[in-house]
Amino acid sequence: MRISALAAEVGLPVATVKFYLREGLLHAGAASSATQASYDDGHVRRLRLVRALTGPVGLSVQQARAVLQLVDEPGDDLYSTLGRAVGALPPGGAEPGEASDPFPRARAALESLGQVYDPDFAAVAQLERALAAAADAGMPISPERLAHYGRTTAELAAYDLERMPAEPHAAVEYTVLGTALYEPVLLALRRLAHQDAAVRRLGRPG
Amino acid sequence: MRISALAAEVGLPVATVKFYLREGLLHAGAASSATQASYDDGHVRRLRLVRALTGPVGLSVQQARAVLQLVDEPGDDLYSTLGRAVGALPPGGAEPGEASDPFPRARAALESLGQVYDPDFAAVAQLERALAAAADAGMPISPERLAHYGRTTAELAAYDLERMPAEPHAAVEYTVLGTALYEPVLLALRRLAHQDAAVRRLGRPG
DNA sequence: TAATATTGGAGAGTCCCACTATCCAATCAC
DNA sequence: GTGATTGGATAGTGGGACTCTCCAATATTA
Repeated sequence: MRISALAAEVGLPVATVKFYLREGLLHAGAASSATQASYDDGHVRRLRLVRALTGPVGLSVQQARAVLQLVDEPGDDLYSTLGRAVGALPPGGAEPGEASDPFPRARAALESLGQVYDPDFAAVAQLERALAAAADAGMPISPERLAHYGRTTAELAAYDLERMPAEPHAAVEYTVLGTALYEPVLLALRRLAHQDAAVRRLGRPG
Repeated sequence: MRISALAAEVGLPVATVKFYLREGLLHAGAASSATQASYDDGHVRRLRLVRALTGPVGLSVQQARAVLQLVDEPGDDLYSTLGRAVGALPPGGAEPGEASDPFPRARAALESLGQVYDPDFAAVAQLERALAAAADAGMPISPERLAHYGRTTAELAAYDLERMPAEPHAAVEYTVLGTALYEPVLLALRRLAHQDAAVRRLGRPG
């Protein structure tokens, strides 16, 4: 399959495929001569994945590259690879400062939920930022609501973990792509559940 | 309070505050002369809200303006105002095409969950895109997983709805800001719950 | 009152990002 | 052999979010 066929298959301009090649999001095809390379189904799947990550998931090209690299070559320490991979996804929190307690809100929240508090994990910074943003905007999250959210998300996580593959490479792919691709589904479902509940409570319009 | 004090209070350059004024994200101060206006706590709060929306929540200036306008002046039809307001938030799905069944995956999903299917609601398009993206990327969501996510998000929505204020203006603010500000919290909590579950299953590193 | 600083307002400029277009010499395909 | 296509590199484009520069009209300060 030549580049024009590959581009047509995925529905992208050839120039864009070349761009992804240059940016390292797509591995080069098998070169058969100085001006010819052949691409296969792997390239098609990869391109679809790239489009999913840069489109609906909303990653920048840089972020997508970071995620894909970790999926392509996970380190030998599964725990830290998972942490880094998920940390490469947006929204991405700030770096931990020099303060003795860099993430006070997140720490308090996690302790009250009885969960691990590992300040190196990027999602802790995300949580801190999100909690601070809500409070700054005048809608702080009550401890009660936080507890409810924590219980519910723990249930979601337990479900996902039970289905995680045992083999490390597959586990990283499952975790990263599951996080990136399923989060939008969860958010859409929550919004629709709000609508459903609102209809039941407020009655149908018109 | 003059503009420089306002900017200092929120920690922004004066130029940026002027930019938000121009873009309609911040209402003008009370003009006391041709070159003087005074700003109050309302402006401080508003600016913090704008920063929360354009920062952690990730809205563009356009999106933030749309959201804030709906919060500022909700229509008389609460149901449609809520729908439009939440629809103004990202990721924002595509327009419904001319097809007889524009959102096949989303419709099937909602029907299997026993929820309302209203193709005018923007989150339906979001769900369609998210489901399509997952499938395109080679990780389609199984009906079983969808059912689980649906049950869990319904529980979240029920909790939120119970706490929605009765007065329309407050209800719109609660719903829109709750959606925009609490979604990042939920995502961070889910990622942390994954980590917590992973530690329990894989054991601590090192 | 005179000198200095600040303000509101508007326009232009900057920087980054995700593409997109143009070239070119080396093949291919007919 | 001749026109089309390719890989590869370089440059250009359009959008978004600021950021800078001016300016005349005040405020503030000396």
